[in-house]
Parts: sequence; C-alpha cells; structure tokens
Amino acid sequence: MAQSHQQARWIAHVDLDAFFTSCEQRDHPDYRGRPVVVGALPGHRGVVAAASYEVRRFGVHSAMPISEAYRRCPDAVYLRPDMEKYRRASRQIFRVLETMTPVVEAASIDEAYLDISGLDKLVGPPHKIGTEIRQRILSATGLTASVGIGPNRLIAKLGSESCKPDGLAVVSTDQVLDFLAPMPVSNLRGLGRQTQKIFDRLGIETVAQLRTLPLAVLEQHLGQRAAASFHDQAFGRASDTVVTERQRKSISKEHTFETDVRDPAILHDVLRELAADVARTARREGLAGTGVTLKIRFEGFETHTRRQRLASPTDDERVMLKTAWTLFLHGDLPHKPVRLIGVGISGWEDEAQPQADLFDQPERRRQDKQLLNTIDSVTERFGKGMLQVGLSRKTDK
DNA sequence: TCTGGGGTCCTTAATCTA
DNA sequence: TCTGTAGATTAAGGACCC
Repeated sequence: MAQSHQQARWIAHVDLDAFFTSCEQRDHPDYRGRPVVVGALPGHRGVVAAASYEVRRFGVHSAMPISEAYRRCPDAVYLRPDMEKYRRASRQIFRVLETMTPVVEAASIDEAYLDISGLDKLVGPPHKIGTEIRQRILSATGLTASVGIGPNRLIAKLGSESCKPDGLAVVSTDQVLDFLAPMPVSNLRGLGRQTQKIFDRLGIETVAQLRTLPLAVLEQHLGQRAAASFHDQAFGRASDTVVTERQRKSISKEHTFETDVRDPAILHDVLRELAADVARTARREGLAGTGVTLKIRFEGFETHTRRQRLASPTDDERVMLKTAWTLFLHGDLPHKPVRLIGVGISGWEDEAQPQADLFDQPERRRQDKQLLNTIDSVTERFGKGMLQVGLSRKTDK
C-alpha cells in the first residue's frame, strides 16, 4: 500500500482483536463461533467489558449495560473477566513485540505502540514488518492482532482501527490527508459524548468538514486545548514519540454494591478491603503516596471525590483507611444511600520512604477503638439501629 | 437503558504566594 | 506595610479511554 517507505519515522500500533473474549474462545473450543460476552453476569449490576465479533452483530458492544446486552442476545455465553489469564497473554504478547524492537510502549493490556523506524534494513518495508508482528503474535499466543502503521501515533492507531479484525494497514505521510478525510470526526482521539454534541450542533460530521472550520471558531466552542488537538488531528499532525517507561500516577480500587447501602459498618468494611488492596499494590510496586482520595457515588449516580494530603507518604492500608473514612464522615457529603465506594493513592515523592512502625500493636488497638467510636458518631448521619454488625467486626484482614 | 473498574488528562474555581 | 494582581498550585469534577 505505501509507496514511500523512506520517511523519517514509522510508528506501529498493535491492537489485539476482542482481546478478553478471544482469550476465552481460544481456551474453550466450544465457545468458538458463538457470541461471547465478558463482563458482569446478567441479573447483576455492571457493563460489558468485551464483546466477541459474533455478539457485536446483535449490537452488543463494550461499556453497554449488561441488562441491555442480555435483552439483545440472551443466548450469548456470559463470563466474568479472568484478569490473571489476560495478563498472562499480555505478557506473552509484549515479549513477542520486544523481539522486534526495544522501543515498545504499553498503551493498555492489549495495545502497544512500536517505533519501527530503521527496522526496514533488518526486516523489510513497513507492510513486511506488520505482517511479521502479526504472525509472531499468532504463533506465540494463538491470538489475532490488527496492526496500523503510519508516520505518527494517531495515524497508526486509526490504521489499526480501520483494518480490524485481523488486518494490517500502512499509511504513508503522503496518504495521510486522503486517509483521514472521509472519516467521521468521532474516530478522532478525545471525542466523547459531550464533544460529539458540539460537533453535531456545528454540523461537522467528517474530518474533511472539520478542516474547513477556522481554529478560532473551534476554540470558541471547545476551549483552546481541545480545539488545537482536533485541529492538529484533522491534518494528521500528532506525536511520533514512543515512551518505553511510563510511571503510573495513581493506584485506586472501587466497589459498586449490588444494591445501594446505608449501613456505615458495611461501607467501612468494604473500604478497609479496598484500602488493603491499594496498599498491597503500592508496596508491590515500591510506591508510597501523600494524597488519599475517597470516591463515592450515591443513588442516582451522583459522584463525589474528596482528597486529603498527608504529611508524609504512605503505603499503609491503615493510614489510607483512616484518612478515607475521615473524608467520608467529615467531607461535607450528602446523606444518601451509597452505590459505589472507592479509595486511591497518588502523589509519589522521589525516593519516598514509607512510614515505618507507625502502628505498633498497642497503637493499633488504640486506633481500632477510636475507629469504632467514630463509627458510633455516624449513627447521627444515618439514623439509629444501623450499627448492630459494626461493633463485632474483626480488626485484621 | 441505566450505566464496572482502573486509569489519565483537562477545566475551573479557590487559595496561596511573589 | 498595605494592596492589588498575576501566576502557580491544589482540589474537585468531568470527559475520555480501554
């Protein structure tokens, strides 16, 4: 497809096809050729995490409420995600990619950017490199991937999207404008429901139409930053830098209840498990943060966050729990049934030292006692008769 | 229709600081 | 020293992505 492979940079975007459901179909031959949904189970709260190509024909797609998916395709196989399995497959895939070039950036569990500039001398022209990547992934994992190759990340990404599933697209610099022109603007990065409404009002459907709009007009409607981003994208201008090491900026865990919860003891128990989870991840990754965030969603999907800065960085679940619980009690939040609760940590400092031995055993007991007293005070928020379970909780996890 | 979980980045408003 | 202001920082919410 590409004639001129002499351009300065070639970026490849590798994207596995319907990754979660493909892993399941690979491991369960009886699921092959059948509609498969990975996500929440029908009858529970949740959404579709991944939809196989067979179930997409029924209009089922990721992020769709599971109740809606079930209405559209009751005969599909519904599975809970097996993240450990997907992570294993992902590690295999990245090992394969690193046999091609060391310049590999993980964009998600099933997506990567590769800087393949200069690889033509070793492997051949871009389409040869793309074919090689796809073959190596297939033989190592039994999974198919789509690969887009272009002069920058945007074109590579749109290329892989355009040839899914199981395809290869190469777009050279001189083909970029024609490649983009007929695309709906909704293909561009950073365009969600809200921005789509604005483009609808402006009567902008395709990238070619977007190009005719002066930047100043775009700025009026979208703000400077977003306007510049869409303007650049319309002309195919984007970053061509592949970053191999990316430091994560936060760790968080959250939980949505099957039915909304008023009982503070239940909320506190769940928060403790989430904090323990966050702390485990932080310790495993050697991170300690000074910002604890509580996330809470009430009935009606009303969502709030509250953040507290700590004097020193922590990776200790007890500090996280205590801080998050204090935010819950004193964060000026509505007194409504809770749909979701979550906790996160962020704000790493260079060479942050976790607090050591802050909670020796007597101190721990004092803290727990204090916590139970605090829970008592919650009765005022939620009314009496809600704390029967609260006071007999065990204090260790 | 009824909306998960784990992230990142941007905008806005309030607050701090020079 | 006081005051007004501009820029930096922070917190919260929102949009978006996979």
